[in-house]
Amino acid sequence: MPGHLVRRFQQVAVAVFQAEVGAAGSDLTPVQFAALAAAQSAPGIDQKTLAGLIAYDRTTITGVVDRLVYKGFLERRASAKDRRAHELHVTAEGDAVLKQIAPAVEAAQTVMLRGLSEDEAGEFLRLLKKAVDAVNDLSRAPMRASRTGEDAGK
Amino acid sequence: MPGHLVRRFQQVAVAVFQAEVGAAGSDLTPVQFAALAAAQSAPGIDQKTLAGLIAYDRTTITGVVDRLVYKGFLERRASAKDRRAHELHVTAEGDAVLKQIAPAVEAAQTVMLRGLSEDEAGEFLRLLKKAVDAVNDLSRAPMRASRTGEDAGK
DNA sequence: AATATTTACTCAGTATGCTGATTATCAGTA
DNA sequence: TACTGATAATCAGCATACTGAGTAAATATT
Repeated sequence: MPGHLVRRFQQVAVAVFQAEVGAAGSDLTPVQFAALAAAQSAPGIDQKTLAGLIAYDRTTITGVVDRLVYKGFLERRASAKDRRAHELHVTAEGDAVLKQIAPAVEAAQTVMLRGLSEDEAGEFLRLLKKAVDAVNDLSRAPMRASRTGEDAGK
Repeated sequence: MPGHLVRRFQQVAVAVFQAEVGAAGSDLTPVQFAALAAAQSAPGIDQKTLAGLIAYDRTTITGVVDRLVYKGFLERRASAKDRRAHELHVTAEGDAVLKQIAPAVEAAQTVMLRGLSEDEAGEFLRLLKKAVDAVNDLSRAPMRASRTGEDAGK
């Protein structure tokens, strides 16, 4: 029942994240946090590349970005190079909220692994990463280091 | 980033399940499969207890049962003992589909762990179970062995 | 240059998951 | 018996995730 256990752990991980971040005064979801943090580390990134960085489906990211824009944490600008694409830029408010909740995000990761010793947690994360790497291409939204497409498999 | 990795693994696990089960001729989702299998092992179970067995939220299960009933795999009957509750019974079609996709469900679990050796997979599942057990009560839908409520913590 | 293909994004529809409110029923008590 | 609180299920609303289709713009081909 690995599938069931993983689903269960993911369920708890989301709840813990919301609790910790909520206590820090924000209602950012785990997915919104991941998207905002990724956009911060790559200013001007387009949605497709952002999706690849954090393994979102392309259709999911539209809604996530919508909500981050609505909350005032992210800006969509038309790209000069490619008028199909949107450049994403984190606003000052976005920077502020990321800074504000950083300790809560750290705390959440500690809480969700509280059943494991430090050694066990390290081994668990190592195996989890190895397992994920081996099946990365089996979902519609694989992880892509930075660029998508032709150079991804080279 | 344990949260991110777990989310990613869960994402792949669902995709692999759908692919394997789809190839076996069914469109049952992982959640629907879990609910149907649990109902089969406990005929006449009510929705609340079923939710506890597989750690679903009580509001989620309403929709899942709706869809299983619509597909003809599950029956809702009014309980004689408690007219608020519904007894769930797997139909003959439900039994048949569970039997039909059993090999595919097994196969999915092998595929999603293909990056790990047998020893690593065992250790991974051991740590995953341990981690989940330690945080079971941190989500709105904790796992409950069988009955809910007063005797759960005794 | 005109056409065909690919690509970035959006939208419609469906299935989880959650929060919070409501309804009907049960159980305990005045 | 009437009332109070607890409980099983449902419903409304929101946020992921997916499938598949559509749109506009870029790129490749003829």
